[in-house]
Amino acid sequence: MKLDPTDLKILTELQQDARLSMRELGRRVDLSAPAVTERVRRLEDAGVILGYGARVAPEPLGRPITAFIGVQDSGQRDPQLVRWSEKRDGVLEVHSVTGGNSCIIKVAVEHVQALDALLGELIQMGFTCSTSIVLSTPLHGKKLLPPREMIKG
Amino acid sequence: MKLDPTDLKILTELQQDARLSMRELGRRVDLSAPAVTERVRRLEDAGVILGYGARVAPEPLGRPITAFIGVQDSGQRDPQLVRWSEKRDGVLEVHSVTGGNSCIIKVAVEHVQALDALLGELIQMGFTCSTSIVLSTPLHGKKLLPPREMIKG
DNA sequence: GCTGAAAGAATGCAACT
DNA sequence: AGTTGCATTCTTTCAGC
Repeated sequence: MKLDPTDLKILTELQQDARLSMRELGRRVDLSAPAVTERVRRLEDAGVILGYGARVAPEPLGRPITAFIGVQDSGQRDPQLVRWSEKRDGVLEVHSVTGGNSCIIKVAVEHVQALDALLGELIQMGFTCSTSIVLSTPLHGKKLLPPREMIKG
Repeated sequence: MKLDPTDLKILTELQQDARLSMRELGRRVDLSAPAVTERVRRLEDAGVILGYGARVAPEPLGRPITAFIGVQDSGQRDPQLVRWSEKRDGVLEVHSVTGGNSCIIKVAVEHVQALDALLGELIQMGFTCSTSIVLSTPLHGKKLLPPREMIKG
């Protein structure tokens, strides 16, 4: 997949506001509605655009505490961890990683007791956990764009 | 803000597909288009829905490597780190956290050299870094919903 | 919360640059 | 790879209930 500067504008605009009409999007990137519609369709088909989602704030939903949990797994218990994560309310992401941890888990919970409960379950499953509570997020959701060498060719 | 089961359905559907028409969304949650439009507007005004964004895959964009960098800051260099993160291509998120690290940074880069370059700059700024390269993400983008005790009252 | 009509937008398809 | 113009259908919006 080769991306030209117009594609980048499209990606930037749609990451900022996924509900733009094709007409308005075309206006912003200097293309007619049919042309921009076709480009968006191609970006979707190429797997560059995976979908569109509402950005939801955890705090007003009653989940004021966000944390990253570093999980160490001495055995091969990843599958168990994943099944647990899918079911457990408040677990948002699981990343299998290199380094000191096997996995990094992101959670959003209603209070520290809920976090404690999750950690308790992890420990009981035999995982070693290190918890990092998020105090603030000075940078979030920066637009994802290709490195320069990917553009236009 | 009090949320009833219909609001939860709306949040679930819009997190899944932010480009649903209000008509189709209304169909899915058993409400007329004007009614669902009004509810969505209230969720936006209440800050529950922050916006709508395209989900973009980093790999086809030429950024196949995702990593979390744990940053330790002996001094009070957070502002410097944030300014750096805003400018540096590939840095997606910065979270200030409790625990062993001052910050957790999420990056998506084109190759290990680019990751190495970012780490080099961080170290040169006086930060101590631990890097976790993401091998896979077995769980991502689980829908964010309120804990049970937040519903309906 | 609903309906219903008017205005606007999306889609598909021409013919053309 | 793009444009305009047009027809059809869907969506939004606003009134009135």
